[in-house]
Amino acid sequence: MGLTKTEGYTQAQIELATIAKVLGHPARVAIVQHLLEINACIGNDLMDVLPLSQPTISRHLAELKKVGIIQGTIEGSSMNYCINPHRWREIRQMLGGLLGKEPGEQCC
Amino acid sequence: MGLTKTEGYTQAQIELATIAKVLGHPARVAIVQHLLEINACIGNDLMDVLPLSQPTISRHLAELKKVGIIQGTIEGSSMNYCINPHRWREIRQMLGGLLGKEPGEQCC
DNA sequence: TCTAATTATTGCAATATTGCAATATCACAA
DNA sequence: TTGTGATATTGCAATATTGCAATAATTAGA
Repeated sequence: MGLTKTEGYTQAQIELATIAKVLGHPARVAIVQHLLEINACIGNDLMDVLPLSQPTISRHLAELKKVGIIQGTIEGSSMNYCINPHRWREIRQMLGGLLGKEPGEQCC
Repeated sequence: MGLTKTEGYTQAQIELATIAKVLGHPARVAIVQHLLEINACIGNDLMDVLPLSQPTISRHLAELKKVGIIQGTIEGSSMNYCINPHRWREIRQMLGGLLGKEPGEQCC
């Protein structure tokens, strides 16, 4: 049904999956990398960085914003998007908590 | 068109997004956590762990296997799935490389 | 005011994802 | 050989995602 079940999982699992899902598109990975790199950016710069149209970029930005990875403030008639540092560390904790687990020895 | 463009991104960005996407579902997060926890598992155990039917679980396992996170060996008429330790560390490196970047000071 | 620049939203069309029921496969045991 | 248990595959149906063109909304400047 294209609809992900949510009952039967912990809140942490759902949050983790939600974050991972948002990072699950090369355009959004590229946006995050770019923002981390230059540490601030007006949305229009992204037109030169991504192989996508302006509306599509706007959509990806909206999704990153929805989970709090980025935040934007209005700067005249343009936008200033940047990483939300607090949220970013939170996400690092969440994903790091999973990734940090050591798998046992080769078992099969 | 529901189809993600791949030209215009680096191979690393695409790989990173692919991994993140696979982890972008609570069932798959739960499977990975479970496998890391018990360090081996026959697929049928998952019926008790996940709120999903057997065919659906099988599909999620196939997706985890496709990107190499898990591997399975045949054990009689059942399967032994476990984390691929080498691949897991590789993934930790990839995602860690992104997550580890420090965002600058609050800028907007 | 009129226009240009910038970003967001809407409206499609195409493809992908998720889920279950039904069925197929395969190994093992009786 | 027949049946049982375990897993995979197929075949839907419903929803989600991705992308662009067109358009709206907003601000700044002439």
